[in-house]
Amino acid sequence: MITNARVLQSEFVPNDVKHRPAEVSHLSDTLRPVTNGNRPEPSFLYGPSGAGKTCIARHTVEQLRENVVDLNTQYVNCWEEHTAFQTLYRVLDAVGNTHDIHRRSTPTDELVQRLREYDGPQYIVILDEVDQLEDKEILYDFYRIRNLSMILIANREEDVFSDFDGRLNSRLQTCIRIRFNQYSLDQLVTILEDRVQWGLEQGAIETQGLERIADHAAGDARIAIGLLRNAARQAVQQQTEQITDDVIDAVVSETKSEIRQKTTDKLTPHQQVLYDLITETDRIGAGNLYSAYCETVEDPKTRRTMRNHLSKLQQYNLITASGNTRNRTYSACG
DNA sequence: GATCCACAGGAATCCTCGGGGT
DNA sequence: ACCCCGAGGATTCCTGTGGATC
Repeated sequence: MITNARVLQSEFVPNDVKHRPAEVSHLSDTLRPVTNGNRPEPSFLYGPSGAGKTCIARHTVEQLRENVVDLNTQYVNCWEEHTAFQTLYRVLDAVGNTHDIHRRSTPTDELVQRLREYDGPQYIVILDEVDQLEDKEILYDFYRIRNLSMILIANREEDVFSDFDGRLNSRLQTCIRIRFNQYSLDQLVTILEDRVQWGLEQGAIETQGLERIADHAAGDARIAIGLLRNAARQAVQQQTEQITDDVIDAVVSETKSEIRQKTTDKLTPHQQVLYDLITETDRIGAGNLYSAYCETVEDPKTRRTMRNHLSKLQQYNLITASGNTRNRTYSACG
């Protein structure tokens, strides 16, 4: 049934991207100056999750690498590397300048300094989930590095640009903004068809089955591909040679919670507890939440810290807050 | 309308961790 | 073995806000 499991991962970047032609050409036009050794303007890709931002960015950069002899590139997920130090380290790492940098004893300023001394070929850095970057000032530092250009990726425009100060804003205001909309049902089916062709035996699933998957995914390619993968696995287990509607329906809730799990895994234990408490109730105020939290955990942090955690959870789109001051309540998203 | 209360979130400060230098 | 340093998390302190109460 499964002939190539790798292409059933949503992180897999295909050589050939049939969907999103407008976005691809907009981005590659923007990056074109590197082919002449010049520095492109920074670009900013935004839109809902599973809309292909990361995939298109990586794909486009990969295409460039094949055509440009001298080009450095790096991909950084700012959720995983959310401090200025970690992000800088990654960026320096790709140009091989980190051998004597130590996590605790090298000041961040020195990393910036070292990056300023960069004198190599054009360098494209993809900063994914850039809204999760704690210290956005560092984008200003990146902007001033010779031969370094950035591709920024985030869900919402305002998450990135609202907390810039004027200086940073005026610099990055000019960046090329490319909006990604949710995939339509037909586009999702096209994406899935490719994956089926590359990764499954012929006839493993009908077009009608792909439409059913696309329907469950509601425009999110990550969910769609996850569904296809889990359905194929399930079919293998059941030793059937076709992915039926029943198989698809059976893996829907499992797949969706699997994807949600991936985000909650990145939370600290205390954030996890707060998130669980909020999901257990449909809405809860700050006072009740804090006392419930104190009962659950043996070494509770202060109220202030809880508020920091709560705003983090909001940034991650796991919870929403409604109402002001005394009447504010928190509830889980989705 | 004045006052109180519960809360949000900014800023300064404290605490802890882990590696380097001596 | 000891101290020192910087980062990042947590805490303390604070101001601002808006509904509740008298």
